[in-house]
Amino acid sequence: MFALADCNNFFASCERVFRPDLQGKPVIVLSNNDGCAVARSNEAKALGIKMGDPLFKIKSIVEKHNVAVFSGNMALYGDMSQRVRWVLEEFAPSIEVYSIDEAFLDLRGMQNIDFDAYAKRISSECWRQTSIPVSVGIAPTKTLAKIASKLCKQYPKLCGGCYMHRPEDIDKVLRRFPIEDVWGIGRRSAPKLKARGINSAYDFTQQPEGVVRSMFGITGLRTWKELHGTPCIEFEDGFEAKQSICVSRSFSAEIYDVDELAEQVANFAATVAEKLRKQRSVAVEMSVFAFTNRFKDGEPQMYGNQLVHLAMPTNDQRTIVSRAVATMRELYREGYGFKKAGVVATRIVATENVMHSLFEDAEALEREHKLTSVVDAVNRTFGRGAVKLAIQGSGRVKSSSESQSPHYTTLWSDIPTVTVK
DNA sequence: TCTGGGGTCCTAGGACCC
DNA sequence: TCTGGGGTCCTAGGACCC
Repeated sequence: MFALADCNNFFASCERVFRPDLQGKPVIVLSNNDGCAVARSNEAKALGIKMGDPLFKIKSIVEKHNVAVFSGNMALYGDMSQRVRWVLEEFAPSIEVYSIDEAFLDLRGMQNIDFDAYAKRISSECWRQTSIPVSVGIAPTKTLAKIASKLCKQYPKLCGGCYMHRPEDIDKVLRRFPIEDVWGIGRRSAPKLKARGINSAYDFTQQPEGVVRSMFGITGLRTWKELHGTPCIEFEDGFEAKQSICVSRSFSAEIYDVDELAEQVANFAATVAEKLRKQRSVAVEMSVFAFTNRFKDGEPQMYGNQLVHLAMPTNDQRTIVSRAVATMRELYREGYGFKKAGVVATRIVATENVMHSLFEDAEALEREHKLTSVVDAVNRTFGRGAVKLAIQGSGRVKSSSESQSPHYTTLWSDIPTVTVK
């Protein structure tokens, strides 16, 4: 059996932990720049606020119903996520952290357990220790466990835990489960399925295997098998280094000035380098992009994207930042208002697997390594950005978040800046 | 006025190999 | 008329996830 533990309305629930006065009231959390609603409490959902709705379009609902609005506070959510994980680890030999608000538990090999009671216990223990409501579904495959956890949200009398395993029960649930809500069926496939009269997860399971394979490829077939109770999706515990690392933001206002754009890109690039070092990897290739505001009619539009090959695979921010900035200066066109930019490391290899070139200066590499280690150590101790390159400027992204909650659970130090050229 | 950010996997087609 | 047969690797784009 596999369990899926899914935090309900996670970001909104995190805000509520420290604002108990908001229990039972509509709460939403906004994306970067206070753009869209990316999390809603049940009460906010009931008011008709949809995932991804731009704030300006729901302003009247927010005012009329006194919806509590928060800017995103990722430091808080990341920390709360870790607390929930600590609780989950007590219940299984290994867990797979699937996202900031979801984790799978490997229950294979656990026998003579009342899994229904177990699911409910995991949920109540999360609530007791963290004040985050968590839905726990247990089933023979990950896809079915996902469905079981969704049932918990739909039926409060399940008390946050649902065990689904008997074929007749699974059948009954799948008949009423909309195909578009199945894990692995996305925006493109759902209409295709509905056009063929396939509306429920059950309808999908009744299609011949060959038809599923030819229409939806091997990923579609995997979903089909998982719904039939055959596990096809690997359980991935342990640490997996990322194969690509992207840091990008949209800006609160368009940037027209090349130096200002360069400063933003320098900061994205520095974060990419930092993330590479954290997972002990280097980048062989990266790309730099910037584009204008597509919602602004009448303004000149462009999308610039440039691939950069790094002569030597690296995670040194001096190299990554300077190449990224130089590339952005090439991409830049005067007269265009840039709304979003980013830096992506696209080809990543583990540091120990790097092929060293015959002509490399081993001593220089050693010095580079020593320097970055010291920079990382200082920043760990004194806070992110305590030491940075001068071109990064203030180190702040040009964004706005007006209603961020305090950093209740994490250290927050604002360090005075001294610039040394 | 105002519209998120960060990932993974699969597939088809082209380049290239002997 | 008719033009081998079997591979690998890379890339761009699509679909999916939260």
